[in-house]
Amino acid sequence: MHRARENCVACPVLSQGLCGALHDQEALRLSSVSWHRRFSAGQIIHAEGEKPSYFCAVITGVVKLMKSLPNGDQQIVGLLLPGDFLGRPFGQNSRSSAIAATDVRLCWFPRAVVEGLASESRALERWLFDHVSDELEKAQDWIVLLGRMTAEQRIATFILSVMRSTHFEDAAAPESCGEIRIELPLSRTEMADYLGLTIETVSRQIARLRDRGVITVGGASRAMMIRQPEVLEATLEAGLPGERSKEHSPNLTYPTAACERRANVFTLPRRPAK
Amino acid sequence: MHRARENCVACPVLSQGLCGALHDQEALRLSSVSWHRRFSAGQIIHAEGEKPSYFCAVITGVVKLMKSLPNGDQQIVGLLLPGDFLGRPFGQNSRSSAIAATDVRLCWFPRAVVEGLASESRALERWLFDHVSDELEKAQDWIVLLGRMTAEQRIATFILSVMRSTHFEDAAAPESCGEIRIELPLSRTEMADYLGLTIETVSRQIARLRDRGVITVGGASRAMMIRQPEVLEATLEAGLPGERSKEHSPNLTYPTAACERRANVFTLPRRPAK
DNA sequence: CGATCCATTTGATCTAGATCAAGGTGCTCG
DNA sequence: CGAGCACCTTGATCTAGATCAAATGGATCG
Repeated sequence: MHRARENCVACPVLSQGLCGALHDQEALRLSSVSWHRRFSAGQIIHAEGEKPSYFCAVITGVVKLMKSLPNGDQQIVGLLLPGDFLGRPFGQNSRSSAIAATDVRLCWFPRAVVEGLASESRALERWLFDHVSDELEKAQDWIVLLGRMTAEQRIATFILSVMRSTHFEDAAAPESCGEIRIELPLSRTEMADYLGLTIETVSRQIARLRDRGVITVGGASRAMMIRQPEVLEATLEAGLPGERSKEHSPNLTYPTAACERRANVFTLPRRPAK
Repeated sequence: MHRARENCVACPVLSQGLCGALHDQEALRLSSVSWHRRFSAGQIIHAEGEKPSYFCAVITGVVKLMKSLPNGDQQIVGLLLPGDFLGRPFGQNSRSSAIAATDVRLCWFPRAVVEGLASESRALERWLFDHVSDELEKAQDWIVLLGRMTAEQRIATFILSVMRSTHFEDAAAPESCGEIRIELPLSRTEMADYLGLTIETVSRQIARLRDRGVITVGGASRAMMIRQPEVLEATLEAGLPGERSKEHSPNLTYPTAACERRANVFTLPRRPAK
């Protein structure tokens, strides 16, 4: 654990995000009170129901936000990637716990300083607002996934999201690139908790994709080669080769969601708040 | 359709919410450019993919936000109640369509004015931030519902939410009040689209509650008497009388979500932003 | 190198909820 | 007041995914 100041210069993540929204002097003020902390996979960053006295931003790794039910089931309600922000400014107790999904480096800020800065800096407040709005849209996409998608589509969505978040240059021209190697940031259990499935179903769906030659699973079960991303895409449209695709309800016509296909969990690095 | 100004004095909803966050002169400025509009149930307020040139606040009635999938399925990703705000300030095209679920009265503001005011008024920006943060938390609660709850629990959650939103004074002392009459704001089809179920399952679960004497369904199928709210509560814990309730995973102990039980869709009228 | 401890895979079976298919019920309108 | 219609209920059946129960494979460790 050490002062962040000297790291800030070399921190490409936050200059694009939170810190990029600040004027130089504000950024300096923030960096002078921030720390870097590491958590290893599985460690609890903070628990449900507590009001944290700090905020933090993810520098590397993935943090999962989860909620537990009375019966012991768990549901991951969000993933935080580098550049994302953890904690609700001006909020009360946190309604979910934050746990390191992989090894994680965080930039740690005292609550009071962030809230203070947010009240002074128009740009920071605006950045926070846009950030929460984005999170809300992602959550709504996830609601669609959980409410209406088959296990196969959920897995395809997840794999595509991971792919896009790590290889977005390739994702732009999906067909051009041959095979794409990805590393899943979640265990099978965590994928199940995220996708609203059981671990067995997750495993079987992945096996099915493997058997069809859509992906290759490396020895380490979290590594994966994507051989036919277009098949994954197609799954989202229809549910795999030769499926019914009912006529849209005729009475109400909305511009159909082409946007549904966009990456919705893992997003590209945030642009500076301009 | 008429100027809102003269209505503002008598508008209890917004003085608690959006408008309550403004100074008198700001509120005046906003009211001078706002209009009231009515939509009847089923009307499209705005469509997916469009960038609306206005924002609006719900005065009476319920608005549903929905997304359509390529196969024609639909999912309601949020409900807006009186006091809630529709539209994403500073955002791009809307990712979901907004449709009147019941007859609705809205207070309509030009986009530019709200964004302008938000950039000037600390309090308004803060109100908007808190509002989105609340929406995000509700969306996360919904993710848990869709990812991990049985049909029975989803229905119970929904009924309880409606009950709490309309009879929150009773909800405080749940046992004291005998029967509570509620009117569901959604049709069976809409409930299905909201709860991630089919219309038949919704109907059957309601029938089951009726047969058990937990509720009474009035002639108009949207009216309902709640006779044993505590049974609905119990359903959320365990899934009805004498059920397994697995031991929590022993290695990690989080403060278990007592908060899960709180109303999460329909919330109490928002307090003024202080 | 074998024993232990995981996470993952695979197999066999069960079931909640979807799907398919009729009926009701209440409303509007000619 | 009866036909048409939109919405809801009920019944019969089917199936995706859950549940239960073993393997299998990889790492770590003495």
